[in-house]
Amino acid sequence: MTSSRPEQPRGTGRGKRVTIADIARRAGVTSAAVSLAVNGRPGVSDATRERILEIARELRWEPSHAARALAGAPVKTVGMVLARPAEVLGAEAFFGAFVAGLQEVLSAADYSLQMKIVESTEAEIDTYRRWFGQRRVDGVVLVDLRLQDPRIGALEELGQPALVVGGPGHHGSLPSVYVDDAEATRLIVEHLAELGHTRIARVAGTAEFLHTMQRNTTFRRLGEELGLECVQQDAGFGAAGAARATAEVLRLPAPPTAIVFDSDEMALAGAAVLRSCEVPIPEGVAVVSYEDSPLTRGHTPPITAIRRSAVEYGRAAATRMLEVIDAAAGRRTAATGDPGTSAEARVIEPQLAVRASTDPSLGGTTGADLAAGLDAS
Amino acid sequence: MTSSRPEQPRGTGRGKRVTIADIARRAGVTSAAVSLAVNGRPGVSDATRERILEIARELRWEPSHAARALAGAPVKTVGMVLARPAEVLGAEAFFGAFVAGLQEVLSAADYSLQMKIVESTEAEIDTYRRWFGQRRVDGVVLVDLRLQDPRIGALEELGQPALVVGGPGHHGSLPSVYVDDAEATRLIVEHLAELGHTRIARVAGTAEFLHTMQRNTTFRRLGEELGLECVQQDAGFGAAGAARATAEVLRLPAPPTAIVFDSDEMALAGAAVLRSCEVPIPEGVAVVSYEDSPLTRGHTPPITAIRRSAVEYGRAAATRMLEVIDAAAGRRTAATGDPGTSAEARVIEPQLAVRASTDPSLGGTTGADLAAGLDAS
DNA sequence: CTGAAAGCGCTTACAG
DNA sequence: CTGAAAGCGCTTACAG
Repeated sequence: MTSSRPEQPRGTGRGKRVTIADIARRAGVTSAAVSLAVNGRPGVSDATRERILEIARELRWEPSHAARALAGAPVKTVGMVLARPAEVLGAEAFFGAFVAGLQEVLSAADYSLQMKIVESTEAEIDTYRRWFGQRRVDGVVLVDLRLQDPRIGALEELGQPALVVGGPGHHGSLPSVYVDDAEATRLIVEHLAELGHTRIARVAGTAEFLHTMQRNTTFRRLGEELGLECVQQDAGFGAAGAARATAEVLRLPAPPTAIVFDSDEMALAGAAVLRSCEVPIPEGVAVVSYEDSPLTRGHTPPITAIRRSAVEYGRAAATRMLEVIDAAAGRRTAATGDPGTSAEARVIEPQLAVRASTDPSLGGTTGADLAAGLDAS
Repeated sequence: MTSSRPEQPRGTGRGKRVTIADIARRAGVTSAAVSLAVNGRPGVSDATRERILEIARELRWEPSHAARALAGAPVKTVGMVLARPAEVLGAEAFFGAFVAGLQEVLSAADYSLQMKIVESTEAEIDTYRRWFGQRRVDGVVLVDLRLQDPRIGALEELGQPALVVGGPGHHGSLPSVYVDDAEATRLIVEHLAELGHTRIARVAGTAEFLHTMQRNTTFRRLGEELGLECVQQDAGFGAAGAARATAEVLRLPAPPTAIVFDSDEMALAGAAVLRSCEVPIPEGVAVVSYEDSPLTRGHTPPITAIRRSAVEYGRAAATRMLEVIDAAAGRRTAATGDPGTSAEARVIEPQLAVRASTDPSLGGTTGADLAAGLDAS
């Protein structure tokens, strides 16, 4: 072996990376042919395509993500910005489950999820701008939809493919997926009415979120329709507000016989207040939560809750997001119509899990029941 | 205005992107000078640097991530592969909180987290290989450490900067952060011993995880040291096994007066069994969980638990991961020692949150207490 | 169907 | 301190 120093092309020195050039050399073709072959595009004969793929496999070639992106290919990444403190996110069962569902579908399609935690809505919009400028994501998932949400306009202006989680309405020209909160409210109120309740209170979360508004409206309307006494008590965010609001409605001249809470966390805080006031659940006051979780299932008694499986919600969002991205990509190449990017909203139908906190006949739980409930989550 | 068609350099057509070439033209310098200026590197005078930065700002230039990566710069991304089903991840309070903590620190450093859910350990290792080949991540965070973990060797061989979450030991030459489970076990057992318990059972989770082993060993050792009757019951994964195991220890000739569970989910299932057997907590049997969460805090009675704040754990892991990445980058450029990548392990000290499930004097909780507890999570 | 080339936007030696 | 050039690894028209 002669030391062929001057002949040897010197790379950066690490020299391990296999590139399409290596494959091309071995196959006796040009790197363009390799590109066509590995991307399943026409332009090479089946025989050479086979040979090229074989060599690529042999050499354990991996496409350079950066190079592909630089050449204009999709970056296979979905972005999600969260404008909430880590502690708040961490305390929410919803977040982890939603992310897990997103991840599952995105991972299977070889997409990755890029998340970022920011301090404010301005910082969130700024992140969208930068991501767009850097071409860092193919699409973004927008969560925590509000009324008059400034993020919608910003994304529209940018022309960034995006999916809104929330609705209906208020998502501008962007597509959306959302849980039908009107239907959820109907399920709850009708369930309570069937059990004979006529005075129902709703302890409501932050009014700035769209779904809260939705619930407020439907709750009021259904009360009128069914001839029930429906009162609403605003509690703002979190457990402390819910505890206060619960105490408040208990002091009403004619206290409710059922209370509906906007989240599992709130329902638990409310239930604790009932316990401390020695009001039995459900005999004294029935309790319902808009959010199901291990918290509601594990409570004593287990709490009747809207089941919308956050994991499933995440899967639905990811699936729709990928459609939107595909449609946007298709529109760029083929100049066809764009069915996927339209402002179509997709609805997820909620269900009501009836438990002992409203139905006395479902009395005692055994450990086995509980275990089964948790496993089935 | 004359239509200068032939003069106009035709790009891909979208033509919106601002590049360093645009800045260079405006500043009357070469693009190399712009690169040096925006990266704060020597090679340009302060005056021209200022001018360049000014123009970059004016033009709202954003560096192309792909181009930087292709040219060898860090991709500013940390990867994490999860070999568990989405449903399982979603049901765990730990996951969401840990991710939120990771995100917070990574986001602040302008890093992003890339996650992927896979089916098996082999698929996980394969993902590491591909990410490494694609140069898609600067480092990876390895979770769910096992004994004889094949992932450790794979990452070492790859030379991929990585951080192991778990320990002590069994992380090969890779750095690690972990919660001191021996200390946690000591806290629990001593707390119970002080309350006068002499027969303590431990309902243990999956034995393949390292931390389970760690707890097993320490539990046994402490029992001997303190002269306690310590029995261990293996329950495998999840709530169903824990319920079975709890029933099992209750049938012992001399049943324990305290049971320690490996997770919040397991503790809840165990508590439900106790309830169904009409064993009061803590008077009949005291209950402790190795994992704190809204589940343990919200239980009736609230459950004494090891507090290790999953959010904080995530933050610690992210901080260490960034150190490791910096050290690896430094080692490549400056040929100094590499203090950051060493197999150093960093310990997180656990605390015990004592609640009514062990201490009868902490009896009734009010809604306000609960609210405060949840907020402080 | 195949080859040679330009281009994506940056970084990094290497001369002046 | 500055300029001109090569290179990162791929994709995409555009000729043959």
